[in-house]
Amino acid sequence: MKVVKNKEKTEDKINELLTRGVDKIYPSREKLEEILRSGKKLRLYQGFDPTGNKLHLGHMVGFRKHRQWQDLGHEVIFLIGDGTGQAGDPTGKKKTREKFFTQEELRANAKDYLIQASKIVRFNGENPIKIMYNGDWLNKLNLVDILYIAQHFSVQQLIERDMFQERLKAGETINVREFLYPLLQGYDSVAMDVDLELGGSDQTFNMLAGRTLMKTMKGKEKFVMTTPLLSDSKGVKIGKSEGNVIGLTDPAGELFGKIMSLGDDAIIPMFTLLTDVSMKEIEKFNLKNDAMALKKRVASIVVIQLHNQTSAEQAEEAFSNTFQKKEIPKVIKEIKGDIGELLSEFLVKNEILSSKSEWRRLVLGGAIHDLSKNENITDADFKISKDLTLKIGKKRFVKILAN
RNA sequence: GCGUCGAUGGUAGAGUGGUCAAAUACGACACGCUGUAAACGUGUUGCCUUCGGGCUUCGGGGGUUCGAAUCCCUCUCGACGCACCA
Repeated sequence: MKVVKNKEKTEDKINELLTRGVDKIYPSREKLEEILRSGKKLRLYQGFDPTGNKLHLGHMVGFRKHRQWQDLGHEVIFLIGDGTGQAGDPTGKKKTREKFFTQEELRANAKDYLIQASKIVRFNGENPIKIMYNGDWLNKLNLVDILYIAQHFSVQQLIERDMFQERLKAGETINVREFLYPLLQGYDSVAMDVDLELGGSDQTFNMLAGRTLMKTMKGKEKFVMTTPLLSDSKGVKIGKSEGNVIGLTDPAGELFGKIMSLGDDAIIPMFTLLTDVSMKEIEKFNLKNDAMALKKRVASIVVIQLHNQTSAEQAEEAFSNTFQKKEIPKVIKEIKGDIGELLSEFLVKNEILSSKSEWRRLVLGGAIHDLSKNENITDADFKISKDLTLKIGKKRFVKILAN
């Protein structure tokens, strides 16, 4: 994407910016559009609390939105929430957090975040994104400052939040620390004096708190733009904090595979949120007939963005050969093994499997396949006698070189 | 501060002296059917095993007992109630 100078195209871009992959705009889309049409450049930001070290496909939605703003010449701030991270965002948490993060942990994670984000947004070159840390101002607030911020909110306002209501009903705790979170996030807007805040729709409440503060403390109208959350029918699969997260740093092949294994209902959202394919074209998609092809296409586009054209092609080819044509993948991890060694021990030792129990389970379930002989290994005491190519489950392959 | 209750496997959540490696659900893994989709069906889901069994787990530490996830003491953490309105 390049900054388009042509006026008409800019108009389209503005339209796209305001509609595509946008959940809601507060106070209204019209107001924001009016300002953008006037040619005014805005200062905006999105915050990320570095409470894990892996960014996933869901974050990519926000990053792409950043990129759009960036390309239109606006000032974009990538805010690392090393201050808010200490409070613990209660968003989506049915229970109070057990663990709160320290400044050190947060700073360390933040480093990884930036590396990962740089795959999508520009931190260098033309109109680069600025990086800021909210710990820089939040940690300096003194009691009076905090009281002053708090004065602009009522308990009723804060407690109205759905998730707090749910917790109240369920008799779950609401930690005051979490309760204050929206205020801190809200103060970020004031500290940076932004015109707009960008974030996932789950962040609406927190972002609106910033709107309130901005109005009272600066007399300024802050816009809020929310992006939809990416998910498939199982809901949280894509952004899940544990398990099969689709990480932005996943290797091309893995990334491709993980996207392919998502539900069909994620295809259109992925095209909308993660690609530049025009909305007109997306509307014409025939999900029923082309689900497979479309999913491959979107997987490929995503891999190109996070890696490159070549690895995307390789990933797709490998996928198609391995899983559709059932061929043995060209590139298999090769490990040397001793003749006479128990295969179970060998696999555990090389961390292909986590325990011998797992091995026994897999053998029993018929999941260990000897590709050289094209038959399952059913003997748990199988010993290595010669070179061996194994398929474990659906996706794990190992080649053992006996010597 | 006082009082009451609670802390169980990846998660939720049973269990309240032996029949508990711990119900059930979800998740995960595997197999079948498929499009590495969904739905559905089946199996597995602490570790080791000569497949007899053994070993380590129920917040930490200590104790009672032939025997503890279960009882007692203590520590840590948490929830709730009371303490204000006289």
